[in-house]
Amino acid sequence: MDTTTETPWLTEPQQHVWRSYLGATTLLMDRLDRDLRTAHDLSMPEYEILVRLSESPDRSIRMATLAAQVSHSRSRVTHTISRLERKGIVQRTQAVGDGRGVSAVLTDHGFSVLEQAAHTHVRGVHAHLVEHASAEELEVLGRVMQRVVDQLDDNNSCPAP
Amino acid sequence: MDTTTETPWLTEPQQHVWRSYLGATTLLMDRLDRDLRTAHDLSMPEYEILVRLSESPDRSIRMATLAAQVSHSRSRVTHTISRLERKGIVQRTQAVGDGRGVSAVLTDHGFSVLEQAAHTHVRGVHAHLVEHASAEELEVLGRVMQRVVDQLDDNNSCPAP
DNA sequence: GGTCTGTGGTTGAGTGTTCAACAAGAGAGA
DNA sequence: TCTCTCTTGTTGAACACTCAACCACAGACC
Repeated sequence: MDTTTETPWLTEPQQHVWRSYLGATTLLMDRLDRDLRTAHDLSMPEYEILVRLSESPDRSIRMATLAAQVSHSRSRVTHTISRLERKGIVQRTQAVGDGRGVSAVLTDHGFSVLEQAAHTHVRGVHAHLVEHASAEELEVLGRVMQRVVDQLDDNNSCPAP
Repeated sequence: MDTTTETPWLTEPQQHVWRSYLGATTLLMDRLDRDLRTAHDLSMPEYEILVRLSESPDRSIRMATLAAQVSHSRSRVTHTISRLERKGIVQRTQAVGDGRGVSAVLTDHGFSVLEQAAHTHVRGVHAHLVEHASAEELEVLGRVMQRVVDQLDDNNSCPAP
């Protein structure tokens, strides 16, 4: 990181925004995770993976693609999928046309677990976030967050020379 | 959770907002954490704790208060403070007037570590979030997030009977 | 064909977090 | 004072994540 340029200290209002964001995110993620765990024995990251799988053709995605979609390391996805496989929620299959490739597939049981869990999750998102913002406010939130994603994703795909 | 009422499924735009928020948060936290670690051997949660301590009278806060401020479990704070103590960044002291009480105090060394780390952290927040939102957008973000915090905090302090 | 480099996926050790159980003091009420 | 309950803080085991090392295959180049 460049240490010659001046550090752009946050103004008081900016600081306040940042703290609210941090606090809200901590509480919100913790709450959603806890609800999923107690009701369906599923963590948030696990749930996210199941959603991606369920939306994909054949309910199946290559490991690396899955990792990119949920912004986790390949290693982390390997561990998570192993856990889910032990529970009978996903299965591993050899990917066609690439000897290295492994795909995760959502099982029928996994799909029905997801169907149940979706209720819990969506209710949580609604009650703890959506409920508290107008349509316009949500639109702003989405716009800003999307910019953050874009710029951080680019950053990762184009490392320094 | 009530299973009799209908689940309020998210509209397509709401879903999009939620995914952006989730993705942005994952990438942003990961990035800030990584930068702090590599440059100062400090994690985000550790940094947050140091900030709170530095702002407090005597640079000292009771364990339980600290836990509430950063929305972590008491157990987690115990472990985190133990780690920071081993590095000479904080010290434990007996709280006055309460035999159970323990306070964490920021050492001089800890303060100077924090001073360094603050540059890294604030630059990150600026470059990856603040930079990408107008003043109005930030204001909206702060407002919404504050509502989320308030409602989830209340919830925690008033558990079901 | 043979080598070289990059990608895909896994592994195991080290680290951080959660969870349940616990000890000890505080505070209320008889 | 005695007891009952709540709060405070810690502990250790179980669990999740990170990181670096690794093998196997793909694709390009000769």
